[in-house]
Amino acid sequence: MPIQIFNSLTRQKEAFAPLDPAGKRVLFYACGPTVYGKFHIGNARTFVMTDVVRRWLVKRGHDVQFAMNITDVDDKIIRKANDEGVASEVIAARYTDYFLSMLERLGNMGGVIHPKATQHIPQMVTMIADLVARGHAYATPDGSVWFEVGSFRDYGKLSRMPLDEMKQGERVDAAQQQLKRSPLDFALWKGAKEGEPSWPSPWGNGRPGWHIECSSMSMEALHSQTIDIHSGGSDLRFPHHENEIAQSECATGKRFARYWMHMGMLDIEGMKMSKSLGNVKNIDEVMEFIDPLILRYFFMSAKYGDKIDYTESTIHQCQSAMERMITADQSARRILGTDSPTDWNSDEELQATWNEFAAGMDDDFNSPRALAAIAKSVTLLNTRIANENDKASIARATALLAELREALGISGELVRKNTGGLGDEEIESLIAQRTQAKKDRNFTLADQIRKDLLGKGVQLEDSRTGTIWKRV
RNA sequence: GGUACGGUACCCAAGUGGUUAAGGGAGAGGUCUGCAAAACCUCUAUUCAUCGGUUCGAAUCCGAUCCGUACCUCCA
Repeated sequence: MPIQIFNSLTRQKEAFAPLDPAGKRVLFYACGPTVYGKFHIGNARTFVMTDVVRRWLVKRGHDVQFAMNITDVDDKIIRKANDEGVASEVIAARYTDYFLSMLERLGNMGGVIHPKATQHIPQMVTMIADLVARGHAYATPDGSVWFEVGSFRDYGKLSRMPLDEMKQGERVDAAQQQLKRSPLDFALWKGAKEGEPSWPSPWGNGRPGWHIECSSMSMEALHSQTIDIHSGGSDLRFPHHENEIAQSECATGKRFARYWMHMGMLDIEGMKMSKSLGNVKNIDEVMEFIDPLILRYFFMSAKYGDKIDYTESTIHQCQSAMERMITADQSARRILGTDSPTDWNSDEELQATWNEFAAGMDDDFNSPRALAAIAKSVTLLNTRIANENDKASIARATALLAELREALGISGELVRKNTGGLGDEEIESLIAQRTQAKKDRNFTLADQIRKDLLGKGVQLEDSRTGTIWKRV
């Protein structure tokens, strides 16, 4: 049973079959950020869910060529640079670094091809020239080049916007509108203005429009005029992706992307995130007090295409679920000691859980179903710990849980801040005192030590194999 | 106005024509424990916004109504 993908272009689930005749290699392009400022939790959701998709394709044996562009020339970057009185490259470089470190903290896989717009200007110019030559684009006296939407019969096939209706909502920019043949036409090349970065072109100095870079760089980075999967936030469906399709398919005469995937938006406490509401949450501020693992769990708790609501209550729920998962793993590993988790394939109960997980992920990357399967594997593991003395059985269940978590990128432990200034040795020493007190049946002292430690953020648990502790 | 999407238990959330409507969180009871914690077991939707219709059979399909949301303009 192949992976099913909900294709935004056809609005239905389709069996995924890559272009590669061998069915192995997958060309995957995701729209990346414009690097002009910090990123918010909604951005993070899109990038994490994209990583979840990529991980599963890899897990299913595909050789995934994954590219995510970085838009490093743009109006917003220029404005920010002017505000700070620095070159726009300074701004772009700063937030590119910031972006890459954010992805790492969020637990995304590395090995991403990150093409930058400023490093692909010649390729874009070539594509624009092709479009002009083919009669799909025209230059205007200001040195700009526009894509003529009316020249592409299929325009609107992705967003399904009837062209007549769209003209009414078009933003009015008097100077630009006068130059264009139709209000819908969009910029491929923007004639240079004073104080802006620019590059030479057959139409004079200027810089690329926003959409052209994705068309050009996806083909360049993935070495193909047709790519398998193209993803991005659902707000990019129109006009960005619609325009990408138009210019790409007109330039090459070939189908641009075969499967379109769109990530749903994130609300805050039921409200759309917006500057005017003042509820934009920067991802680094959020990660100050919410562990990235919990965030990933939260993002995956709804299907990638659906809207998700960030609320304190939901985050707490995700934290509890994540802690249960981690506690089970820790308990198991204490019992196993130096023994390693082992292959679980021969274990029917575990095999069935894996099958549920895989069935969920194969079904359009249904992460909530996958998380349900993980919860099942946690219960199985805990049950074996509680009722069995069979290390081999526990080792197999531990291995499965680890594999499932890795498949979603939620391995590892929660990062705890050090509290109360207590070092590990100090804590261990107090625990030893308490253990002795318990032997002496001095429960008053034992309970006092436990209470003191809890006050300093260290929680004790007496397990079968001794007292364990964790920072809370 | 146009184009879409959604309304499933206290909360989050699967399920989209057919055995008892996944799973998590929270809550209740029980087991274990010196006590806690953790863990395990049991329980918590005769019902899927409302009203009609199609069907042997619908949360799932069709129609209407109510509510909520997004996109149409930079946006993950």
